[in-house]
Parts: sequence; structure tokens; C-alpha cells
Amino acid sequence: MEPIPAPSKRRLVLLERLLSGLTEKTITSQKIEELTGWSAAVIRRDIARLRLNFGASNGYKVNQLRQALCDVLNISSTEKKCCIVGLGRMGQVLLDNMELEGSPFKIVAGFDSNVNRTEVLRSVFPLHPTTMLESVIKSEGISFAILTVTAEEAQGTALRLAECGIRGIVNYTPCVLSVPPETNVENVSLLTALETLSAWQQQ
Amino acid sequence: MEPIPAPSKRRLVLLERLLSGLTEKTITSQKIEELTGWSAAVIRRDIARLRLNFGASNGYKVNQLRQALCDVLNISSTEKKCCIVGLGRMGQVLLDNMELEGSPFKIVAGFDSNVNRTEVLRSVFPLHPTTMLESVIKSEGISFAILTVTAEEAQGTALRLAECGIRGIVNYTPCVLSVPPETNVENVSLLTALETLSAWQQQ
DNA sequence: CCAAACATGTGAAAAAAATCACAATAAAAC
DNA sequence: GTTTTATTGTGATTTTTTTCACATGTTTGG
Repeated sequence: MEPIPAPSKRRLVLLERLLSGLTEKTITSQKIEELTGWSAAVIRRDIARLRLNFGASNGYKVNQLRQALCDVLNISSTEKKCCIVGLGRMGQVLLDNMELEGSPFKIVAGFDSNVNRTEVLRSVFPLHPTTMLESVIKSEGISFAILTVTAEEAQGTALRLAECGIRGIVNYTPCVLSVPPETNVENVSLLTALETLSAWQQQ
Repeated sequence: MEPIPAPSKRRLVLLERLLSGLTEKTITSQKIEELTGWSAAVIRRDIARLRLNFGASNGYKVNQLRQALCDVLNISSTEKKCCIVGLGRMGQVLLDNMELEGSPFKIVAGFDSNVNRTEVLRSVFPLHPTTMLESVIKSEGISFAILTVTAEEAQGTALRLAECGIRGIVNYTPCVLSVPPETNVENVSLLTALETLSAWQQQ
């Protein structure tokens, strides 16, 4: 299959999220337009990339479409191991977060540079000092990291993560991380999000 | 000034974040390329939209560029009021978050449908039952909302926020929110972020 | 003070993405 | 069983975005 363009991929991820919350058996591109604001034409082209051929006048079968999305977006079946780096207040909230239940993502380790925290905090998976970052990530085969360290530690930690093979970082810090292109970053800090929202206001 | 295209605006927001962490007095488009992975050409064109005319061979003056970015992105000077809706564990962490200090964004209210929470929790700004959402948002002139309610409450709450004039929602839930186009949404849930990262892996 | 090196800003070109418009065809209505 | 309506999938077109390439002007180093 041809590679899927980035804007299309971002919509398809959100489409998967949308479908996961639907009770209907089928849905049309028109209905998706109403729910998301993306044009029905762009939605049809996005979905057509999956080569499912739902056929005219049927709408899309929600289950079938969602399964195909999970396949193409690499979020079905096989477990994806994640770790949390930084066990401050934000990291602690994500520790025993229910949100990932039923998803392929499993948090299997936590790290903090403060050894006190890794010893005092309780969790269903082991917590380690940050000195163990490389060895644990490699031995456990962890692919994704959730970065909740301080702004001061962010860039240095991100680079270590990238160097030991982490393929994606969920960045909860307001810093822009410089990592090699094979490591992707999703910026989810509150400040960055608010700035982005404010930028749309202008004109 | 001509409107700034969306992809350009997203980069400019991250550029502002990048500059905020720099100690250097000047920076070149080449250096920004190294730090971000965006091509120097695209960076020059993005910055040229600000009509600052730094002139050839100088690089950009960091302070001047950052100030111009803040102006054009609508994140300088005037205070922007925000509220937190949903005071579960995530909402509580964001309550007294230091991240927004020094930014124009100020959290001025919190809401939860569980009145127990709004009465027991302590915060520097008032907490209200969600029934008060509309009245407080209007009387306080709040523009942005941070949505940390449960998945079940997400869509309904988002719609109420949009209807009472909220211009932007930072969505910490894994749900896709359907709101009128004048209300923007930034999706920052852990699950959505991990799915996006995983999608880049495929091929 | 001149030459070399450097870096912006921007026309022109190319590439990517979105939109248009409609043929094909399935489902619904009668 | 036929007509009407609905909806996908996709060529063609348009619009948007990125890339190329270089003229212009600044700074640096002799």
C-alpha cells in the first residue's frame, strides 16, 4: 500500500477514536463531516486509502472500518510497551491511569532521578532510578516513553531515550525536544496546547 | 497581514516554545532546522510572514523574533482566562500547575459535577459545581477550558462549553469532541498521543 | 577596504493536499 | 419490479504548501 500522507494519518487516528465511541453499526462520510468538521470528500479519500471497498450507498461498517484503521495505524493486536520518565505529580497520575486499558499500550516501567520517589511510590510495575533507563528499556523492549520530567531535564532525557531506541515520546513538558528523526514526538503540554488554541483566535 | 496558514501557525507556536528555552542572542534558520527537523526554507518562509526584515546574514534576533511571535500568535500581554472542568486526579494535578506561570494564561475557576470535590479540594481560585458552568464562564469572561472529565461526560460538557462562548478546549479525554467550528480543540490525551506515535511506525 | 563567506527573503517551480463533480451502484420507496 | 434516493470511490482540477535557487545585502577576515 502507498504510504499515507501525514495530514491523512492524523485524521485517521482521530477517526479511530471517534469510531470507538460510536454505538451505530454504520456511518457515512457525511455524518463524519458533521461530527468532525472535516469535509466528506477528504474523509472519503482518507478511507479509500485503506482499500476496503465498502461499495456505494452503504456507508461504512463501523466495526470493519475501525479494525482496518487499527491495522493500518499499527494499534491492533501486539502489545506496545511504554515507560513513564519522571514521577512528579503528572507522572504519578499517569502511573495507574485507566485510559490505556483495552488498548495495546501497556506501561511496564517508571523512572525518576530522585531515588526516594522510585522507592516510596507504589505501582503495579517496577520503578527505577533514571540511571537504569538504557538497560531497562533495552531488556524490556520498550518502544514508547511518556516524558514528565522537569523542563531542565527534558532535552537531556529525550536524547537518552532516542539513543536507546525509543521510537516515540509523548512530551508533557513545554520544551521543544531535539531528537533524531526516527524518534517521533507528540507535544501534549498544557502550555503548548493553550498557545496553539490562542493562535487560532488571531484574525 | 495575510492570514497565516495552519501548518505554518503550528510551527510558529513550537518555534516560540523553542526560543523561550534558548540562551543565545541570535539564531539562524539553519540552526532551527537542526533543532526541529523542519527545513530551513520552510522556517524562513514562516518567519518572513511576520514581516520583520531581519536582513541578510544576520540570523534572527531571538528576543525580537520571540516578541513578534507572541504578538502574532496572540500570546503576549493581555491575560487569557482559563478554567478546569473535571477535578479528578488529572484535573487536580493541573489545578496548581506551575507550568502556566509567566504565561498570559491564568486558571481562574474549576468545575466538577461531584459537589463533594468542589467543597473538599483547596485551590487558589474558586471551585464550582458544573451546574454553574455557564454563569461563571460568562461573568468571569473565561475564553479557554481544560477538559478533564470522564469519557462519558466529555461530549456533553464540550458542547456546553462551546455554547457559552469558550473559544478553545484542551481535551485530555480520548474522545473526539464535536463542537461548532468557532471553538477549537487540542487533543492531548495519552491514548490519542500514543496512537499517533504508533501510526508513524507503520512503514 | 576588499574579498570571501554567509544567511535572509522571495520569485518560480514542484509537490502535496483538498475540492469538485460525477459515474457506478446499492438500498429504499412505492 | 421499477423508480428514486443515497452514498461511495475516484479522475480532474484547484488550492495550498514545500522546495528550489539565487539576488541582495551583512558580516568576517585578511
